[in-house]
Amino acid sequence: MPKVSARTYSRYSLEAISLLGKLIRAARKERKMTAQELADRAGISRGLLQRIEKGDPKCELGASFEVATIVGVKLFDAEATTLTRHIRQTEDKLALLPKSVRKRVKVADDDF
Amino acid sequence: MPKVSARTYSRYSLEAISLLGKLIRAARKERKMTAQELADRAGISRGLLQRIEKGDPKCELGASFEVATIVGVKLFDAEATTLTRHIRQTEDKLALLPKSVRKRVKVADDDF
DNA sequence: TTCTTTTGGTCTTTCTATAGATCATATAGC
DNA sequence: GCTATATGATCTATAGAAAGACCAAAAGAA
Repeated sequence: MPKVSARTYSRYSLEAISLLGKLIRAARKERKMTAQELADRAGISRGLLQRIEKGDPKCELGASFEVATIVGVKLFDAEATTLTRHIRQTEDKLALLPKSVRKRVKVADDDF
Repeated sequence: MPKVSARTYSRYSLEAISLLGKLIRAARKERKMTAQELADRAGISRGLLQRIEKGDPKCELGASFEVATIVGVKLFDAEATTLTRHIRQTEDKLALLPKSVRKRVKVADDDF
């Protein structure tokens, strides 16, 4: 028997993935690239590109982002420089947060 | 012999993925959630969450986005409503583009 | 119209990401 | 300090993603 894994996704996630796919498809056509061309440049199969453009959640994160990058779809609406700076800021922020999260705090005002 | 598959990723893609992971981690700690809690809520294993936060490109797109959504990391810096509207706009744009891209255009000013 | 090519499916095989368990270390709270 | 737990890491089995070939239909160009 196959097993009933079935992973679920929130509406927001699915829409974000769908949007990413549509943006990629639109960008690809604006640049007059065929699906095969884009797939080749990204180092993936045409079939996978189809799934990415269709908004299939079960794709490699790396493959999707790579394709997006090639056709110029900006993730986080950020340029490369902005991205690097953003990473720094997040790292600084992370350094200030506790290394591990403790839940067993008897506490008074945490979770009521 | 193992085969040399080795998929490659651009610097920008890897940084975007890395940033996504760091944002998730920061958001998770700000909300005082343990890795196990977040993994459970997302319906994934703790190990996968670790890879997502670490910025591993070989993760499911859906899993990453789902986790991001749960901790409140906005994809495309967009709210749900904005996202839906954005999808509409992209669909309209797509409708105007040719259904298939033709490369064999003898042409004069296309690719000089 | 006809011809060519892109695209959307399907199917099979190969490969790998994931779940789940385990263990060691680090860390927060006491 | 000590204790409990969160985290990081590794390993195995397996469900499933990806490649690649194939075919049929659609769409653009002549």
